[in-house]
Amino acid sequence: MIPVNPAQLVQAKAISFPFAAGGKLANAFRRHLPRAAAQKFGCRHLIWSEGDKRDCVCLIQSGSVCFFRMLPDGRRAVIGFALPGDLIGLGAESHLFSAETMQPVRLEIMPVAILDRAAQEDAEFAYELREEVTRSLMAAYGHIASISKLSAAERLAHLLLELSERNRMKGLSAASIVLPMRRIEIADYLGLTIETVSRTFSLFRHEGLIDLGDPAIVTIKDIKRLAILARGDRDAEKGALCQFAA
Amino acid sequence: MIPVNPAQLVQAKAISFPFAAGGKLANAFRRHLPRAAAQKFGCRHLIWSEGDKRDCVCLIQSGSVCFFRMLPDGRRAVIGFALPGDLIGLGAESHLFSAETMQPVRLEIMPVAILDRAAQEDAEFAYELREEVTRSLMAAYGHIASISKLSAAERLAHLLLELSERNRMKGLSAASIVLPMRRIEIADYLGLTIETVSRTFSLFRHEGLIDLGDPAIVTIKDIKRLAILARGDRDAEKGALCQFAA
DNA sequence: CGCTTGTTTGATGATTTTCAAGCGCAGTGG
DNA sequence: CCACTGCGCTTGAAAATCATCAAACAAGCG
Repeated sequence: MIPVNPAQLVQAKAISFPFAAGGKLANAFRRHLPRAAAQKFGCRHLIWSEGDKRDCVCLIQSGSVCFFRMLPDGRRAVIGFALPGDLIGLGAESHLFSAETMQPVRLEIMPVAILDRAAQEDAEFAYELREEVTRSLMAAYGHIASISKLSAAERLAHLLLELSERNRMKGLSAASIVLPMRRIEIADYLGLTIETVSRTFSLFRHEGLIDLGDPAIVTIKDIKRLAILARGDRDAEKGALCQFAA
Repeated sequence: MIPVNPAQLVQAKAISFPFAAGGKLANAFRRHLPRAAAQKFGCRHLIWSEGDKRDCVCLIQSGSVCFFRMLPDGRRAVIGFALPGDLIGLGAESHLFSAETMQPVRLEIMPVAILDRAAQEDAEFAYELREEVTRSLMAAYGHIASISKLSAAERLAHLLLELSERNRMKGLSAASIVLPMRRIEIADYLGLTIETVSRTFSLFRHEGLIDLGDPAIVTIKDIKRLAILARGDRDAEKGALCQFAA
């Protein structure tokens, strides 16, 4: 068993969650793995399944990944997404969810053991990992809060702003979002159906909150009202959407 | 060991006790803290708030605790519960959610630093901690899967079975459950309203799934049909509730 | 082209929320 | 002792939201 100190205790449980692992961690990752093994996967390829032994950690170079669990009758709950720059595969001894590519994906792969050793030797790296866990957990609990209490419009606004914020952190345009996922993944992530997701996109468009040329390309036009929705602040929402005012 | 086969993982949608650990860990806790500082809180007392610095870990001796986050307009998302025997306060540098007592509570308190040192010195203890965090994460993901995809009846059935299972693990009656939380906490946990929760309890009673004398005391009468509901298996549910059959 | 896949839109229906009222119980004070 | 009050729970009726069923559209591809 891997030697454990308290700091690592938390790290070792890091979980790859959506919108996690920004630049700094990826940089630290690269420091420790100058020549990482690379691997490519096609679109809609199952990288690992729920319950599989977790043996490597991957940095996404390009493409994006969807995490999910299945319900007995075939329904699916999407737990999160990982985009380029994200480190995935942190977590428990075995994977707690399945991971599937949403596009062709290029990964850099590092065995778990090497990562653990790196964390032991490099305090800063260890700290980044630790911070990452916190962020992931916040995301998880935020997600619970979100889907349990927000309306369809609020949930979608929430997601769009998350993606926008992510773009901003990476130095990309905060207003123009390329959605790597299909409507079905958004629906399964937000706990809705594809029809409701589609209708809500249309509503946002008609209300002037977003532009939507290609279904996968969203341009945010009124981030303020979107933010009011995403906050789940019903009081402030009164005037934000005509649908609600009328 | 962590349950690792996919079937188990789906069913291990344990109640979301954010970093609230059960028996073995509690025992290890006691090993390292023979004379713990004790503290009492009244009912509906805020033990800590989201964002507070996390400086101690607590073992619940009696009473129970509710974890939650607030939305801007006052709505609340309950993330989980902790019952007697649970260890609470593990996690990140600062608390990711608030904790409030649901009854008068007696706690044993240990500073985080001591716990960290204990984990360093005692590999088994460290392992228990690790396993526990994994369990919490599984629970969180299960909870996400649950509230995003299940109906009101399915969610409530799920919760009742979790509580029943918890009773069983502690050697108590699996059929008779004393609910430590009010309807409002159940509602905020399941992402429903108190009225819907109440109606669903009544439905279960009329269907003969449970008995309900005192609103806080549930007697499970037909665990099979309850389990079918909790699984979220719409195919198998067809005959399980008259409401659905009619 | 014809096929498949993904998205959008419409009509309808089911579930859940909202608003409203009533019940039971415990605590309080006349 | 008994109204009175507050709180939590239940129930009902109406309204809103979302899901389901169904059809049409657009894009990509053999």
